[in-house]
Amino acid sequence: MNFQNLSQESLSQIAQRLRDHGYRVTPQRMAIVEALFASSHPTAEEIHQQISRRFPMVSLATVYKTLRVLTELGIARDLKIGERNRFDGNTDPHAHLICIRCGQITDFPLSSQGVALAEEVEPQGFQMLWYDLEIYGICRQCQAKKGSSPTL
Amino acid sequence: MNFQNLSQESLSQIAQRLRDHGYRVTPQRMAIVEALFASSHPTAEEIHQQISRRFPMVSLATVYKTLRVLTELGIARDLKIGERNRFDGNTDPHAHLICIRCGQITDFPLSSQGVALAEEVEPQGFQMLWYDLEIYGICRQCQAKKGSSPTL
DNA sequence: ATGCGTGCAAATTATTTGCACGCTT
DNA sequence: AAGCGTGCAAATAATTTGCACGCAT
Repeated sequence: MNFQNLSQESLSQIAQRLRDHGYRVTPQRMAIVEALFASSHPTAEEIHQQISRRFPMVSLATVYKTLRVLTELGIARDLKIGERNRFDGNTDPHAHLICIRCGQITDFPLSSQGVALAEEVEPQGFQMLWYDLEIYGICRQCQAKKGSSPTL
Repeated sequence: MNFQNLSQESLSQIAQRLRDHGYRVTPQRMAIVEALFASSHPTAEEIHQQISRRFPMVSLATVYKTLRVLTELGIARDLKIGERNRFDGNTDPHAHLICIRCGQITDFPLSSQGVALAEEVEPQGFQMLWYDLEIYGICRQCQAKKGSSPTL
């Protein structure tokens, strides 16, 4: 939805964030950051393929290593959807609408509910830090089509 | 919380459910079902170990195959928490409180919110079928201890 | 100049699958 | 009797790791 929002500005902010934490800013890393924001919830493999066009030398291992760094810094989130891990450049609190027919994953904003959740869980003595909400179902497009079969 | 609730009755109900769907009821399968309900969100490996005491011959492959059958029949749910898959015998709508210090996973009931979620998502044209809600944070016990380090 | 980040290939690990035999139906 | 379910071992696949060299600092 808002992947194009990643301006030159935020790219350099991320570069600065890497430097601030003692990480070096390399062309590979920035290419991976760009690819992360350029597609919706990509797998490591998908990021690798997308980068390969312009940077054919980048290895899949580097993609994995960089995604781990980005996740540690809170720039990316690590999602467990379907069989393979996916990565999310959107760190605002939100849910994922996952279509079990076509596999499409859509962000769905949820800021106020996040507060509500924290309040409900507090009485248990549990201190909420973050949450993952995956909503499985059938998207509008797939409801229209008739004879499609599940992919997830 | 409510693992002991699994009475002889519900075990035979599950056996019947297997038969009704054309699956055979074998000692291995029932041992796996019992193990699933006897522990909280076990991995396939954990189920296998627990069973091995009484049924040393049961293989890990059989555990995986059976868990797949149970999941298909809606008797178990397949959770993606941490690095390995876990299985949940509680199919009522609920969230998981996951402590990032000690790794403990606790069920948290959420029936009314489930309806609320479905209603919020409908306007998008999305038909919700089910959801997974994982709440990460620090449990009461770990808040008390001071110098513990994250495991997740 | 220093040493972190990279590519490569090998290692690790969870899960799946093929096959022949025995047990549930 | 028929064929599904099982154990075993091999196959698959995602992710991680070790190592030597070059590049960002």
